[in-house]
Amino acid sequence: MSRWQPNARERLESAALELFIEQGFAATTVPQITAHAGLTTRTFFRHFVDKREVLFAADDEFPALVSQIVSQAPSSLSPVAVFEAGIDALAAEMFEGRLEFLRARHMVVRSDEGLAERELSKRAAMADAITRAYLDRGVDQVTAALTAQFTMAVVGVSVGRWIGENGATPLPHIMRETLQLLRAIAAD
Amino acid sequence: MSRWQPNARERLESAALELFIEQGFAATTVPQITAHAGLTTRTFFRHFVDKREVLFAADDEFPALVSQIVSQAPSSLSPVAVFEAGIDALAAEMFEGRLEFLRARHMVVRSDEGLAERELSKRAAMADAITRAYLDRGVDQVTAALTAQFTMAVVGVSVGRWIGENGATPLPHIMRETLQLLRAIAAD
DNA sequence: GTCTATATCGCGATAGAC
DNA sequence: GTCTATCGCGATATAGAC
Repeated sequence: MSRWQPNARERLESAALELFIEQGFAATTVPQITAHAGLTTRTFFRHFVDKREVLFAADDEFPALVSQIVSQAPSSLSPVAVFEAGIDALAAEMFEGRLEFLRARHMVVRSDEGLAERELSKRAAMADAITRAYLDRGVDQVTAALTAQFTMAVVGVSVGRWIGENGATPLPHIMRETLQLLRAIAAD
Repeated sequence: MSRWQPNARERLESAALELFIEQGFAATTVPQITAHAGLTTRTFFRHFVDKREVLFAADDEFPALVSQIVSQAPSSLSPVAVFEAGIDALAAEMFEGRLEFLRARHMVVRSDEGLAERELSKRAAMADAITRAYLDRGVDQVTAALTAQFTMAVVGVSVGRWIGENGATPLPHIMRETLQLLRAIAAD
């Protein structure tokens, strides 16, 4: 028998989400979360930098993932074509199968400014990872940054639509449609 | 003689910036800031929601400003043409004449994750304002959101370049150049 | 794991402007 | 008088130090 229950991190994550939904983010204290998970306050802060982070820790591998998707694309592809080619992988590895969780989290995040900030920060981290991946492909700094912003605009708006319509349309389809729309807007 | 020195808010803002530069953001306490401004801790929090906000309060009118610029454009213009037409006004009203301050703030913001988050949040607020302004023009929700993201990508990258090269090239020129580059990327 | 600093906010009082 | 800006005290939770 081990001294501690396993999956401390996961138990903290789900206890936190439950309490945030029930009571709101601000009204939920870290001691409350740890009590539900049978752990101490100190343990919480060993796993998560701060109270907000418990909602986003699940996405920690994503920057590395997108950067891998970009670097695996044939070097003949233009920057946006790289994104287009990666749409299915992106949707599969980051979003599909997580709709319930993403919906629940989205509701909580919308209710608290601090959480909204943290979500933006996570998106910015993804944009940075994408920028670096394009730099590694030999793309210049400005193009890399713009392509990353362009990509995140399409992804962000698409995922928002996907969650909003509760997964009715396959995410890759929404992404391709959104990409075409943004291309048309840019050309106009 | 009045009981209070005037410009409490401004004094707090400059005291804060000075101390953040000297000692770093995290190492500077609110009581230190208020001591330099001859005020109390409680007064600081009546002017600013939190310690980070003191660096960004100067930008509070910008969302209303961009939304006004968008709504004043001839209704015949396409979404991106609206932005193009507003470039000079945008640069003049939001950035020109503030290079020193923006450089100083940028250095402080880069040194602290929490401040970086807040800056992202301010940009998102501008994107929201732009989105609403396009909705008011009768543009559909998705196009409005995408155009706002597109615009903020151009503005963000442009201002970064402008600050990086210390204002060597006029900001409107950088913005037009960046806009053309993003258009080319989108079309490729 | 314990201890503690400090950010943050609620409340009541006060001083001067209009 | 009423309104607004400020003060001072106190309480709590996050977050970091030891």
